[in-house]
Amino acid sequence: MQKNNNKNKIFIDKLRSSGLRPTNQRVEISKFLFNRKKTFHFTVEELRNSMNLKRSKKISTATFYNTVHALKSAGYLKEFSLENNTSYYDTNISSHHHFFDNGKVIDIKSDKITFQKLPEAPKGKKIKNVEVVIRLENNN
Amino acid sequence: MQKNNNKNKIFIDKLRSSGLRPTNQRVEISKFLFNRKKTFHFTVEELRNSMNLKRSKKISTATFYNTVHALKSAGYLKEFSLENNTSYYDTNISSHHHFFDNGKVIDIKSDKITFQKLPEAPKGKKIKNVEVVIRLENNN
DNA sequence: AACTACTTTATAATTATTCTAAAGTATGTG
DNA sequence: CACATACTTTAGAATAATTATAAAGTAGTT
Ligand SMILES: [Mn+2]
Ligand SMILES: [Mn+2]
Ligand SMILES: [Zn+2]
Ligand SMILES: [Zn+2]
Repeated sequence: MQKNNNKNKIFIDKLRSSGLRPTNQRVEISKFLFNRKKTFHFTVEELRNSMNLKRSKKISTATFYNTVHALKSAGYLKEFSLENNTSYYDTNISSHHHFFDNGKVIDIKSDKITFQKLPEAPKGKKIKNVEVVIRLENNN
Repeated sequence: MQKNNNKNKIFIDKLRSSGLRPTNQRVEISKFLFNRKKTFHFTVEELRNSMNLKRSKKISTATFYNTVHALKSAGYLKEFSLENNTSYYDTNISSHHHFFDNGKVIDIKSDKITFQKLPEAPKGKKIKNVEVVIRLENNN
């Protein structure tokens, strides 16, 4: 694969540091995920459908799952849950909060929420992180 | 079903007010869910396995799903999500928060967490509820 | 160019959940 | 109580998200 040059360097680097060889398929997935200004919240099936829609030669389901899992293990994606039974992934890996608005997910920067009172961790345990979900509904 | 008497009245009432006839199966599920002092967090499959384990005549999978869904619609159960792709249900229907400790779920009473700062809802929207998850890990 | 370990893919398997339609039962009415 | 009827239960099929398998292909190295 001597086709991917400097233009794709940062996507290739993400893959390499996730322990993945930068194959064509992986570079395209990495670009699709990370080559954007705003946070991307997605399921693997959504990712697969939207990428494969435009492609003549489809990338296989297993490759999508494998790549997303590897990027998550390497810390380039975070996993979270909505109410349905599907895993969601988040390209914003910083600690932050969310609005949930009828299936739509919107980031809330960490410093937009602060606590007056928080419980202590049970004995033998400590707090790993605190995540807030603010569920929205329409006015009126 | 003239076998279920006064002793089961409150479980039968929960079913009746959920629009469900108090059949044997439903009364037993209702008792199993609500006849306890502490909050119960469960998946439908866990519920089915633990109830059917002790029974010679098993209750069908569809009945577990139907009954849990009806109790949820009637407001006697709340649904929530963990990181795996399964729906969890909570017998604590009040607004409250959770510790997540390696798959174990522990209630946090609403008044144990208060906010200093919270973002406003986007325009046209209002806040339906705010739920906090505190993820735990072992000390050290 | 050849070697080898890693990767992709089609396909099968698994898990949680929902659907279907036939057989069974709760409840109101006579 | 006897019946009718609508509601329920159930086994089994269907669906959706995900994971496993193993054969064919490719990247990185020498
Ligand atoms: Mn999963
Ligand atoms: Mn599912
Ligand atoms: Zn996010
Ligand atoms: Zn709870």
